[in-house]
Amino acid sequence: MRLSEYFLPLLRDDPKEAEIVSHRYMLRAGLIRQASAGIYSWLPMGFRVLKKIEAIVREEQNRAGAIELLMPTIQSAELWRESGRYDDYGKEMLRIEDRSGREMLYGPTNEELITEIFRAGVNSYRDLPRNLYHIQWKFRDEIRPRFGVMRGREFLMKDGYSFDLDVESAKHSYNQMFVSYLRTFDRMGLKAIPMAADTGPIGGDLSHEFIILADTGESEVFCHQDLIDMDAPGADVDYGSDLQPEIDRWTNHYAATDELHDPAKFDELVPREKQVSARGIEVGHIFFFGTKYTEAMNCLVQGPDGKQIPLQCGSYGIGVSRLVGGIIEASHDENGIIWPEPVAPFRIGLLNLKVGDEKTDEACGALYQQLTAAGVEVLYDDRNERAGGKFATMDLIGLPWQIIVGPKGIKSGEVEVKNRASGDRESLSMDAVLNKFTH
RNA sequence: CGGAGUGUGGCGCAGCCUGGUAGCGCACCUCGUUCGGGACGAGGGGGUCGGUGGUUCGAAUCCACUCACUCCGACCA
Repeated sequence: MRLSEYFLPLLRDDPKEAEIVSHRYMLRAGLIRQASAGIYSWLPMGFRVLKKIEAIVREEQNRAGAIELLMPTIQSAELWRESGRYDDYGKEMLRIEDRSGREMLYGPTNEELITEIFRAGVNSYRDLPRNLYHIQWKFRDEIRPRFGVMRGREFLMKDGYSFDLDVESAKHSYNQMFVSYLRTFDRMGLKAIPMAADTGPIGGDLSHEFIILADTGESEVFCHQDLIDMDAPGADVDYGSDLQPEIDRWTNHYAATDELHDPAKFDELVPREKQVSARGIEVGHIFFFGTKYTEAMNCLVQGPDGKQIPLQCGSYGIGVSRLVGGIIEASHDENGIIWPEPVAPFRIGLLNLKVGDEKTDEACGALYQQLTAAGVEVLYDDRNERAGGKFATMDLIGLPWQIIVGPKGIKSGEVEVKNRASGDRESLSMDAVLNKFTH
C-alpha cells in the first residue's frame, strides 16, 4: 500500500480523553475513531490488525476441533425468558423493540441462542461432542466504558460453546480450549497466564481467565515466575490425546488475580525469589457450567440407554477487539506501537527519504513492487512531506520492519533495514533485502 | 448509578469572571527554499462557540433547561 493512496489519519497531539497508552496510540496512529461512548469505528489500519487477530483465533479454534458458525447480533427476548436471564441480566443488556412491539436485544453473549440451535439439530449422543464458535460483535451497556477498545460497550468476541454427554468428556473439551488459548495468545506474541477465576454471573464451577502481563493492566496479578517462563504447547499438540498433564503443568503453579489472591498461600507455595506481582489484562475466559442452560432450555439427547440426558456445556471467550489494545499495552515504547509480527497491519514500512529524487523513487518503487509481488505486506511512505516526521510516523505506527531508502544509501548500493522492536539496523544491498523478506 | 468535570475549526487549547458578534499552536491548501531522525519563510482555507429557551439594543461570555463526552468509584471479554 502506498501511503499517498491510503487512509491513515494521524494525530500529532494526544487526544485528552485517552488516558492509557493503547488508547492514545490507537487514536494517534489512526487505528480507531470513537463514534460514541465505548463504541468505535475501526479505521483501515486498525481493521487490518483486528482481522489478523481474528484469523489467528480462527485458525487455533479450528485446529482444536471447534467448528465456526455465525449467529446474529440481534436476538429475540423469548429465548432469554426461557433461560431465565432476561430479567437477571439487568441494564447491561441493550433492549430494543421492533416495529411490531416484539422485544429484541443486542446480544451480550450467546448461550441461549447456541443452545437453541443445538437442541434443534442434535438428538443423539452419537452427535457428541461438539464445540461451536463464532466471532461476532457483542454489546454490553457497561456502566462506565473506558480505556478505548479495552472496555468498550460494543466489542468483537470469539465465543465458543461445547456440548458433551458427560462431565468427564466435557472436561476434555474444556482442556482442549485451555490448550488452544495458550497457543492462540502465544502466536500473537503475548505471554498469557491462565488463572483460576470466579465464575461470576454466568455460573459454573470450573473457570480460568487468561491474563496477559502489561504494566498498565487493569488488575493486579500474582504468580510464580516459572509460569512466565513456560512455553506454550506447539502446533503439533494432539487435541485428541489426554491433555490433563499439560493443563496440570500450568495450573500447578500459583497464579491469582487480586480478587482471589491469598497472600499467605502465595508465600507458602512460591519461594520469595519466584514471586511475581504484576499487572494484567484479561483477554480470555473459559467456563465449564454443566447443565445450567441445557436443563433450563430442555436441550437433551438420547443416550445409549435410551434415556434423555441434558448436555454438559462450557463456554469459551476471547476478547478479539480488546486484544488490539492489549497487545499495544504489552508491546510499545515511548515512540509508539511495536506490533508483534503476526498481528502487524503491514510487515514492512518502506521509507522514501527523498521523494522526487529520481534514483530514490526508482529504487523504492522497485523494492515496493518486488516485495508486494512476493506477497509481503509493505506500507510505502511515498509522500513528499514530513508531517510529523517520516521516522516518527513510522515508529508510531509500529510496523515490525523499516526499510529506509535515501540518496546516500543508493550511492553505495545499500539500504538500511531497521527492526522496530530491537532498534537494530543493518545496511543491505537491494538483493539482500529481497532475500531477507521473501524467503 | 454516586461523586467530579468538560463541551469554542481535524487535534490540543485561550477568550467567559469585568457581554460589543472569535483567537493561538499543530494539522490542512499554495508558492519557494529544504531534505539521512519530529524543516523554514511567505501567503491562504476552514468554526458563529454542544442544543433549546430566556435576560439584553447586543450573548461564546449572564440565567434556566437539555444533550453529549471524560475522569474517580461499584461492575465486566
